Amino acid sequence: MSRSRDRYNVKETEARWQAIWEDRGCFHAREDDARAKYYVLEMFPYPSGRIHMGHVRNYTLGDVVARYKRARGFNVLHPMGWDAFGLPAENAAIANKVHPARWTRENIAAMRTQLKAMGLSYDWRREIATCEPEYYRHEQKMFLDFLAAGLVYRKESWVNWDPVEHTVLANEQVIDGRGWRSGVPVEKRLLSQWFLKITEYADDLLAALKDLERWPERVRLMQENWIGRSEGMRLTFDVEGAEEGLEVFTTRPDTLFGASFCALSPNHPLAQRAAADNPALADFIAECNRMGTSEEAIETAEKKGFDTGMVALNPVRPDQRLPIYVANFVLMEYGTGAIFGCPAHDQRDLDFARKYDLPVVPVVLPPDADAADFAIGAEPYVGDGTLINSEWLDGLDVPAAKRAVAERLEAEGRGARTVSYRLRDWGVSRQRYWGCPIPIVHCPDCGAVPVPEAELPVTLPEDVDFDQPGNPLDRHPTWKHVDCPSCGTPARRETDTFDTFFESSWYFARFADPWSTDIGFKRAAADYWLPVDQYIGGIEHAVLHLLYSRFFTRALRRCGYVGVDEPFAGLLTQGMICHETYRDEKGDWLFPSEVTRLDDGRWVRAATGAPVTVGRVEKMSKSKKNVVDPEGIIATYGADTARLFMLSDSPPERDLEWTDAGVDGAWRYINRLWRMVIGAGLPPVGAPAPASFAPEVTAVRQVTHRTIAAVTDDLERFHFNKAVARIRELTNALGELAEGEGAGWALREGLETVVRLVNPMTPHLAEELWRALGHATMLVDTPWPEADPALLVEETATVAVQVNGKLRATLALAKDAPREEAEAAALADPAVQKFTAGKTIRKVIVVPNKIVNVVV
RNA sequence: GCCCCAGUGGCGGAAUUGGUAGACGCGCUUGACUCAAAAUCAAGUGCCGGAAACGGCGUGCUGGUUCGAGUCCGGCCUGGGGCACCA
Repeated sequence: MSRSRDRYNVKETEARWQAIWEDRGCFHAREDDARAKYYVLEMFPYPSGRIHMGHVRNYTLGDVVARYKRARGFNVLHPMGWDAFGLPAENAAIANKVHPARWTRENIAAMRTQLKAMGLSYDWRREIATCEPEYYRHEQKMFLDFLAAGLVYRKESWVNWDPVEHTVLANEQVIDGRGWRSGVPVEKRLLSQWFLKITEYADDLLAALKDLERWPERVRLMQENWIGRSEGMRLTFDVEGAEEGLEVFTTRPDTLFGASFCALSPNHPLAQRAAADNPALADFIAECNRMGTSEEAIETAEKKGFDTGMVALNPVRPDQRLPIYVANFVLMEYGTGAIFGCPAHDQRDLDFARKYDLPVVPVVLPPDADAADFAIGAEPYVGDGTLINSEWLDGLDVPAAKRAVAERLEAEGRGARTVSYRLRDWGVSRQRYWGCPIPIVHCPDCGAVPVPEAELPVTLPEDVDFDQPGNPLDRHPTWKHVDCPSCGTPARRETDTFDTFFESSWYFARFADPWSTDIGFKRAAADYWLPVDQYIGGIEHAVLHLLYSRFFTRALRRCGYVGVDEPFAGLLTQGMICHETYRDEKGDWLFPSEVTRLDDGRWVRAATGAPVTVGRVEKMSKSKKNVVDPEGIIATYGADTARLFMLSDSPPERDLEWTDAGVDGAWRYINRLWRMVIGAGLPPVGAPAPASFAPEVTAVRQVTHRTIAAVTDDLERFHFNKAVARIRELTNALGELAEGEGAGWALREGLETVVRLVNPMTPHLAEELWRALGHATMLVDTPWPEADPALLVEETATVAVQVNGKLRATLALAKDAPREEAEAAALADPAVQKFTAGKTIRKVIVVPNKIVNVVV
């Protein structure tokens, strides 16, 4: 026999089916009210130039869901696009003198080819790239709509400045005080920026989390922490000799009698005013603003304060005079930018009080402490207890004292209960070229004027240079010089561009209707397709993209674009792809492709034979070189092998270790199934079922139908690894099917079932085998198999028999056999009697169809 | 510091509600086929003892609840993740 006939020709087969799917438009989605819609979406990639294993896993997961739901009769939308604005394009422009647009488009073309080789069931007609004016023009319109709706404002504020990227970063993009991409410590700068009022939805974004039942608990928790709601009070302290009072925020109004100082943020207006005629204070404030916000900086920085000489009066005890400090640990962005300090019940306040020798008066007595000798040492007391040293609060517990203070001060007009959030408004201005221009003109007379709708889009100029650091739009000779749309006098175009998270905050809606030119998408299309039923991507976007999109959707709803609040009804967060790491004798990292394992288990460099140290399994990363290029795998083993491996070894949300052995296993299975189908002598398609089956054949048919039920359940729950295991079990059972009445018919039934069940995972192989089995139809049009209920019924149950909880025998009993029968059978079993002989049986527990436990 | 998640064979992982721990795969061992190798097929594979039958032990550690615990409860250990001058 020729080699081509006894071995599966992956390359030819996969290319052929991909062409057929494309030619027939198998995955084109159309709105259809007759069928239930299902929108499955994977987080779209940044076009870096090549796909990596994380992409392969992400898109495989999405494709399994899409193909499975399609077979279940849903009208499936499964699109793909490119998150195409961003800094790497500008870096490439600087390094290689290539225009960001060209670099990006070439990368997209290369990656599209790679994705198409994976056999993914996308509606490619809907492909979008966010860097094209056809896309970003619509978000300029949205921005202006948000502005009109009061959801956008411009403010001068202290922002995170990345000195390497020469741009502002949002809070969400600062990790451990460092820029999320550059990794260098961010600085504080005072700049005018555009903000989106995400805080207006803080409560709603928080409350709605509990209804996102198909989101991982972990992600909901992370968003909850990020929003950081805390209930407290705003209190006004009179300032001696001043008209205006000092407003502070506190969550512990119950400790007001323990106050011993007030502290202002260095950027608080009162501090700034005081600094105007106090050079020493001005120096102190400048020093505070130089301090980094990185973890180390905060850990090591001392609590420092500067006594302004001003005095605040305690609102519950106006005769108590509290010094007002400017303190380096008070944030202007949270609460009111001012606090009162109660050293006995807060760690920072205590540190500060010890340093500046301020009184430490306990006002909450722990439940088991004695009032006579209770004192605060190095640690404050932060728990519940009984109020002391607090006049009219004495004897109350903490919640009651909070209530009492709140009611009294509210009645006196000296305070109000409020809620504070950690969440800040979303600063969207970036001082970069490769982003969507913000459609605003700054006029010396009219201020910030929106670009009229008729003049949209504001497109990026092509003729820019990247020879100097900074924003090329700002340096461009002509682009920014325009006349004011309102009064016609010479004005300056806004040269900042949007944060790239702006584009990804609405792309899922554009996929519903990527063709409209006058509007981002038709309302009817969005109403039909949204929300996304299943969203799949990495956990790294738990707060960034996923929170922005939830806010953006609410903003779009307010402006009439959509009718939903939540963009993603279901979310699956996939784990990372990991690989062993390798180092040579010098300690330099080596690619997996550079090393090889000898028969004796030693690892060496393939080229030189030099010894190699194998390190721990870590997330694939370029810096550690523990990466495997998907293109090579797909070229050698085919897309189906890569897809099957991605699904078999680990549950999707867990990290997956890429191993050659695992790939081999998937490859072997694909070939084994191919040989089984090609080599099987089967009755023809549609042959009538025999009148009866031999018992062992019926047993195999039962496995077939139970597998249908189990795999269906597994896919519904995204237990893909279990689904693969069950399909393999069925394959094993079919391989052992001997001759017997009806065996041929049952084998066809079983093989057809395997092929249909495996279709979402390895679609090329499945289509090929479906045709080899004699079908003229295609699996993409074939409904999901259904289990025959008659074959799911069990006639016997295997019952475990325990003596004192230890397994001693198993019995095959009729299903639902009476308790007495099970008990009698168990006690009669010789293996059981060995352990009961000569002993008194005290108790017998019978769980029908499961277990009999004899207690002696 | 606060919050969350996870610890099961040599490895990845199974075990819907407490009811036969280790499905499926990888690896390994042995055998068949072959001049040989690869591929394929067959058998075995938690650990300890035993030729076997069989017995003992076993889900990070420890204590508890229960006829029965990987699963529930308390205390610890280890690993991972998130947040962190948030008043």
